[in-house]
Order: sequence, then structure tokens, then C-alpha cells
Amino acid sequence: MKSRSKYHHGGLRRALVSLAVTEIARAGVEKLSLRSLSRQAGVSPTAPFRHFPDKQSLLAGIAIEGFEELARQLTETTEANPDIEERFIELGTTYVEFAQDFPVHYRLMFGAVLGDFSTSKALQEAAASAYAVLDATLAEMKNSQELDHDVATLGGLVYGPRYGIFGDQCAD
Amino acid sequence: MKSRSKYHHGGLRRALVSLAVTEIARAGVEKLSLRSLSRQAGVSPTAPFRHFPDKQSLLAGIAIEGFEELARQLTETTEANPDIEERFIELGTTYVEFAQDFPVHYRLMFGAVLGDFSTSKALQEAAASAYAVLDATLAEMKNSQELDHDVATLGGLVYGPRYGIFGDQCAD
DNA sequence: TGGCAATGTGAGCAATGCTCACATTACGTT
DNA sequence: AACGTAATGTGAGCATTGCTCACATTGCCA
Repeated sequence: MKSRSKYHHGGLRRALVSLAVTEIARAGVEKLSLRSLSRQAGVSPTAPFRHFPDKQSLLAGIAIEGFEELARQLTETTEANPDIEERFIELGTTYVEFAQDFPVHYRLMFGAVLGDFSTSKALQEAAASAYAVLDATLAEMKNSQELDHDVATLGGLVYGPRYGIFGDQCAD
Repeated sequence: MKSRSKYHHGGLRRALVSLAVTEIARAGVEKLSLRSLSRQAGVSPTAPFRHFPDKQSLLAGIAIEGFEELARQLTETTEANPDIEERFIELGTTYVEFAQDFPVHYRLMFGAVLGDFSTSKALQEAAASAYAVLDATLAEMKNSQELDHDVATLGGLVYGPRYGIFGDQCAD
């Protein structure tokens, strides 16, 4: 039974993320306003704070969603390509396609707009599990090609230092 | 003769850019506040608007300064390396060193935090003249190595599409 | 059925970006 | 040297924002 005047939105968190993405695509991150999102969702200005402690966390949430989607797609191409060499290339293609298909997510993930990943453990984990998919193939290549360096070094060469090129965003 | 109570700041524009850079380095772009900068510069809250039409333009100003500095450094290594092959490598090194030395500028220039370069002609020009330095060497390589593709294509391969990988930031 | 946690509300506060009318200064022209 | 105009800085003020707090409503489980 749904009461006609629904006091509870039902899926506000998801709605906020979705609305935020379209809003950012339309006007840019700097124009994003929680109050505007609230209005669009038909909800009070303070409702978003039940789902995100602050505005930054909403943005982090989008990035997390992006890393999850990217991990999903990378896993898919991994499974679809038994041959390591082909798989390696296809993983690169998948990455670029992801950037084209989810530009807003991509910018938040790799665009240096989120200052410091260390502010969100969930974000770090989401990013890590996406990189893990790549590392798996890298490890396999290391064996089959008898490469000298460890996976971390190889990863640095292939996709650069994780989480951007700056110290404050580097893992470890 | 300088009156003791200086009504005019003298170099407010430069001061604002400089203060903004340190403020961004300390707290991130999203925490940057024009009013805070005014306070630090010892000036009224509306003074910045005499030098920048809005906050975005201040950020664009930082990026412009960055492109100018980068162009300067690239030119320097160009002149210091007669051999084309060595020069090509050294240009890459210079780029990376620039990123390390001017992280705040670098983020604004290549970090997808400034939404659309087309909003500022000055920004486009500053970026273009930095890329021009690279294109010069690319053109020289094209001849000496008898490469088939034109410089624009070669540039795309070497440093990716200009102004980020997204349509709304691409030149032309 | 009762009670608790989750979720949403409304008032309200300090801060911000920006506009406008006005003040002060610098500086080239005469 | 005097003038006048453009450049630069001021102060009041407006709408909006992020966020807090006390309170209301609901879903759900014992």
C-alpha cells in the first residue's frame, strides 16, 4: 500500500546520485547544489543529509559507483578474452570506452576534482577493486612473459601511479 | 610617494592568484573562497571582482599562468636539445617535472576541474601556445623520420586529444 | 501491538558569490 | 600645474548555499 502523499521517498539515495550526474553533465561540478537536487527530487533541503554526511560525500558516491561499473566491465572483458595479449589490449579499450560512456563518473574518478581519496575508505576500496582486475591480468603476463619487475611496478608503467600522479592521492 | 593608508593595493591581481594557489594546495579547490582571499589580501570582499568577472575566471587565470610557465619551460628544453630524439624525450621529462613542481596549476590545466575551455578565449590561447611548442618538435620529427600522418594526428598519439579526452573540451 | 531505527521536515545560522552605487586614486592631456 | 577620465577599492545588501538541530512520520521487527 503506497500512501498517496509519500512522506518517504523510497529511493532517495539513488535518485540523488542520478540527478547529480545529469546536473553535473549539464552545468559542471562547481554549479552542483544539494538544495537544487532536493527540489528536483521533491524533497526537503535537508533530506540529502540522511544519506550523505556532506556534499563531498555525494561526489565520492558517484565516483564509487563509477569504480564499481568500471570493475564490472573490466571483469567482463577479462572473462571474454582467454588470450592474454588480446585481453591486455581489450582491457585498454574497455577503459577508454568507459571514459566515453560515463564522462561525469570518469572525471570524478580520475579528474583530480575529488581532492584526496583518503577521506573516504569506501572510495579507496572501490578504486582498489577496479585496479585489482587489471593487476590480475598483469600478474598473469608477468609469468607468461617472464618479466622481472613486480606487479606494482608494471602497473605504474601501464596506467600510471594509482589515484593520480600526486603524492596526496597515492596509495601506500 | 606612498600614502600610509594605501587605498589601492598595487598588485591585487597577482596577489589573488598567488593566494588562491596556496589556498587550493592547502584545502582543495572546492574550499576556495573569494571572500577569504580578500581578507588575506587585506582588501574588501568585492575588490576581486575588479580583476576577475567571477570565481571561475580566477581559476582560469591560474591555469593560464600554468600554461605560460609550461610553455616557457618547454621552450627552454627545446633550445637546450639540438638532437631531435633526445629533445623529444626531454620534453616529456619537462612535462612531468612541471606537473610535480606546479601540482595546483597542473590540476587546473589538465585535471578536468575547469569544465569547458571554450568559456575563456585567453585560456584557449594560453593552452594552444604551450601545445605549439610541442607541435614544432613533432613537425620536425615528421620530416626527419618521414612519418605519414600530419602533426595533429601525431600529437593525438603522443599527448592525447588536446584539452582532455572529452568532446566539450576538444579544440575544433 | 509496541517500540525503535530509518527517513523526511522546517526553522534557522553563518558564509558565500555577486550587484550596485559610491569613494578614492592614478595618470595622460592640455 | 590643473583637469578629467579610467582604473581600482569600498560598503551595503540580496539570494543562495551547506549544514545543524529539534521534531515529525514511517517502516519494520520482536
